[in-house]
Amino acid sequence: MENVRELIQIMTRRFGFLNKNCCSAGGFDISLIQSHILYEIDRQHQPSIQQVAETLGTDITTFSRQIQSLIKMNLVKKTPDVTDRRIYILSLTTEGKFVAAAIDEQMKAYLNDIFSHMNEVERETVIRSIQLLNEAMGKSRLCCMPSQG
Amino acid sequence: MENVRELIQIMTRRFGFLNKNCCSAGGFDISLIQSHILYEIDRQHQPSIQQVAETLGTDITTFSRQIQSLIKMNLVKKTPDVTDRRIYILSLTTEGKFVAAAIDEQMKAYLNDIFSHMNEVERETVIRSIQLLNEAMGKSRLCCMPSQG
DNA sequence: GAAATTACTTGCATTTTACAACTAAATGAG
DNA sequence: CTCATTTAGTTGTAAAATGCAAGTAATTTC
Repeated sequence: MENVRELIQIMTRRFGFLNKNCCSAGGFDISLIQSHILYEIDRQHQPSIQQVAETLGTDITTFSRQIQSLIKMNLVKKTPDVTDRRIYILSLTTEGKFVAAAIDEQMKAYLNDIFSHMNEVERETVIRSIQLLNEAMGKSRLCCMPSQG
Repeated sequence: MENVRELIQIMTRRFGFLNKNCCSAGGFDISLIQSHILYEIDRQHQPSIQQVAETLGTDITTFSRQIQSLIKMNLVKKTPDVTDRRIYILSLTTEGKFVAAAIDEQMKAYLNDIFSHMNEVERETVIRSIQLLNEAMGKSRLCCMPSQG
């Protein structure tokens, strides 16, 4: 419990590098933030602009412009919500799905490579531990939320 | 092994938020990157500008300017190396040490809060797992290095 | 049906970023 | 020794990212 911060700092930094490397996957030149946006649009069910911005902890005005450039790149689509016309539903275009899939594949290859340096028991322990950590962070009132906790 | 990417994505994002919240600690208005720089200068033994830049995966020209602003804020000191006068050794000023300590305290409080939602066995398992993960990432040739792998 | 709220967009002005080109010091080859 | 090369670090842009303030338009509330 002494050097936990150091362990976590190093781990998150390395995963950061991992994400960074992934981004030019699929022949597209995608920034780190853009890959996160594609990932979240894909993961969430028909999210609004607001929802994704909050998930990523990005200021809504910044995020609005980020979406604009992804639309220009023809990776993301904005559809007005039927029941509330203030809201825009985000989705991936065919091209966007392709890029997201390419990044996902690349990430999975990296993760497989990392986990190949462990035995089966370790692997399961590590994955279970990450789940535990996520649950614990979810329970914490002090931290781990976008902007203040 | 199915949703590992998702687990890790969520975990790192949350730790990202955690770091972000920490930064205004000590009455100073410190950016996320600046707090990482302070942390690394503190952790490494008399690092050069080059060394810290590489650790953080930041372009050297960008990093040079980041150091300049930290020096202006009187948090960091630049000392010419005695044996090689091209090199500048970085260190924290008294104020810088104070800020770094304040952030560290805050981070530890957050981490304690997170781990308070686990029992002793889980806690040890999780910490051991992060160590395993770090070792595995260190061994991987494919990923987790600054700029390309 | 007017006031307040919500979702999103634009206008700046600031900050961040990185490539190219620079200085200065150290190393290395002949 | 000396001239070419490499290394550490700094600027000059110029482009991109950021966020506050202020705006529009749709919805909710009272």
